[in-house]
Amino acid sequence: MDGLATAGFVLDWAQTGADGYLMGKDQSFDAVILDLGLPEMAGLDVLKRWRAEGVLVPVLILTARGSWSEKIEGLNAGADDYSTKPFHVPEIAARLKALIRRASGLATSIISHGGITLDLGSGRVTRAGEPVELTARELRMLTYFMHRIGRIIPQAELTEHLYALDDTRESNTIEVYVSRLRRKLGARLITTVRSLGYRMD
Amino acid sequence: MDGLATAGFVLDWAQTGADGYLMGKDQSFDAVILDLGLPEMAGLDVLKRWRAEGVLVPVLILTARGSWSEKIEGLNAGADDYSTKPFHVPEIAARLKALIRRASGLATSIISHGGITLDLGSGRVTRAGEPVELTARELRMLTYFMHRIGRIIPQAELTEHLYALDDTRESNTIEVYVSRLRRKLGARLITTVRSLGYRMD
DNA sequence: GTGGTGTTTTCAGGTTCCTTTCAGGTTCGG
DNA sequence: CCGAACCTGAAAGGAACCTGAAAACACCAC
Repeated sequence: MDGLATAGFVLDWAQTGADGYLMGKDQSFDAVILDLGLPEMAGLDVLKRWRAEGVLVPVLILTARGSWSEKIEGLNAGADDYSTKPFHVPEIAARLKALIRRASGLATSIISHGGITLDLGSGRVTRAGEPVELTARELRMLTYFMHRIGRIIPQAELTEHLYALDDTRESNTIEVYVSRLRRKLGARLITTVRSLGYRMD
Repeated sequence: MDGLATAGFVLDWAQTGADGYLMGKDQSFDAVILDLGLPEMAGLDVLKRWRAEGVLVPVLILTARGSWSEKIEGLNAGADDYSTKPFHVPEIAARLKALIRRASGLATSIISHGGITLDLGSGRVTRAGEPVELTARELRMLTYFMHRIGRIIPQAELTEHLYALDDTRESNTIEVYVSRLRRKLGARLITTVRSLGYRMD
């Protein structure tokens, strides 16, 4: 899967069906790769529950080679695409790209937390219902935080995500942008964990 | 292919790429199955020309088994899905169903938004009831925007869809056309989201 | 071909506003 | 109470964007 990261995707990974179900339900991803045959809860059940609850995220399922019935059942359960194992990373990347592009017109992915809502598709942010203007970088940082609520995020990690990797930046840009987000979205949004990083909750 | 008719689909069939191209361009289908390796005009060229002209019909391509690069090229050219030959009819039917379901909601022949109406069939555009003359390229761009109201559209995406893919254009044509649309249709129609793209709302 | 018409692309100058840096202040842990 | 870590306002510099005008191109009628 490292290949996908190389292709510019940012990944989160759930090890069990139950975890995955909750992640997909609570957070907003651009797309989901669903491995049928997960422990604890069958992949298809995860998918069906999402669809029943109105979770519209594009789903690509991975199946064993040649199991037609599984694929068909998956597509009928609301999957948008599939690929067979063993898989071919560039192919998956291309299909994800197509899925995301096709979906972003229909399914507006909205993350909401603590009075802040973030609509990735339109790039709009509101605080307590009021629209807030953010620049591209601010938006990117906020998105990163919103995807990792409650986690401590080291400055280095933010730097890596906001700038090209290995850009060992001797500056305080991160601090500046945290400051901007606080001013625009409320001082209590982001907590400083001194010498470890920041946390949003 | 009889199996598809049995499954409730209504079919039209073009024998050559040139025929297929014209059919897809002039008529409105729910979906297209595109066999790569057609005579007269390569299937991928058909697809690219459609996409360059703003034809948004969902396309499923058929490729020979195992030709990864062909599939990937197809998906990047704007295909929505693929299947390998020899194909399995119930699978194709299921995937077509999924494609059509996903695409529907886009498929009206007149789009109207914010005082602008666009008749896809005739290519006529009005602003506040008054007809507006648009050139071919302006129309393509407007169509693309109208299909994606409220979404941020990166410049790169516009370039890809207004020109055949892989045409890495080092110019400001997109900016110029955005400017023209604004002059003809109102400056507030398209919002610039600096360093992310444009948005119509 | 030739000329005429309209469209597309390029170019250059101007404008906007985002990013980064810097400097001085504040907070916190030890 | 000292130093490191962090905060934040202001300002320079630059990237991204806009737009008018002209050149290049395509198309059509003759």
